[in-house]
Amino acid sequence: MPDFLKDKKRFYTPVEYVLDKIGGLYKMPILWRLKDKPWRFSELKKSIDRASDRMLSKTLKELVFDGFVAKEIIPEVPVKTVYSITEKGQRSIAIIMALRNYGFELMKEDNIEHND
Amino acid sequence: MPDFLKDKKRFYTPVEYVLDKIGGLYKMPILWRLKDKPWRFSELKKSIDRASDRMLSKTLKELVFDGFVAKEIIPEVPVKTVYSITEKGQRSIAIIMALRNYGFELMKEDNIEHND
DNA sequence: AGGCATGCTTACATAGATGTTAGTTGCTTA
DNA sequence: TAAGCAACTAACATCTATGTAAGCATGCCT
Repeated sequence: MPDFLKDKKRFYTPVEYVLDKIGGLYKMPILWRLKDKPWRFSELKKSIDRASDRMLSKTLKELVFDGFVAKEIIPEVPVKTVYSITEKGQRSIAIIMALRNYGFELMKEDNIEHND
Repeated sequence: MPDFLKDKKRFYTPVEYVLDKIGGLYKMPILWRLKDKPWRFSELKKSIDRASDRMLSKTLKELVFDGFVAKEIIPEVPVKTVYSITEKGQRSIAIIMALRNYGFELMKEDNIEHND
């Protein structure tokens, strides 16, 4: 597997490419929430409250740019925005679920408590 | 999903936990190579030559510490070391393969050339 | 004695991801 | 008039992963 370029970034493996698109601290948590229904910015913020406004906004912008999420602005007062998952985004859910399940498996081996 | 601690690190999701264990630039490339047969340090270095000695050594040490890889020292002259995958490591291969396949899928959608 | 090979380790440097704090716009409500 | 909400955005700070360059231990070979 040789390397390749995309948007001026160099990648060496397909896994690197995936994690460029849906890696980082917040992308998968966001996609996971959007898989069932659209969410507003402030709802996401409340649910993933460890993320700052800045990071949430930046992350959503990247997900929209890469086609995993769609953004709709509702001109009510005050203005609301609604984020929903796209078909491309839906196709990422399987791998997120697999990572999540494998994570629980590892946590169990390591005797980590969790409430789900 | 509340947060949890392990080895003084804080995690918020099972996916974060997985990527702490097998994420980063070299862990999956190493596990992928070890899945079929043991490799020596210098062989891994030659194959993943974008990794510096320092990173390769550091990464292998973490994989051994976390139980994904076993290290054997062969007292020949000069000393050789052989790294092999453990049963725990083998169980990580399925998710690596899934990530890899999804990566190829995304690359195809984005018209990225690759020779495999 | 000096050099070479293997498998490292140490010290220092850099870049990118994320955090913190504050500000903005347009309208509403007290 | 002041304050508040929603959804950001900008400036600056920090932290962590990774990179670079050099050194080190052992024992052989010339």
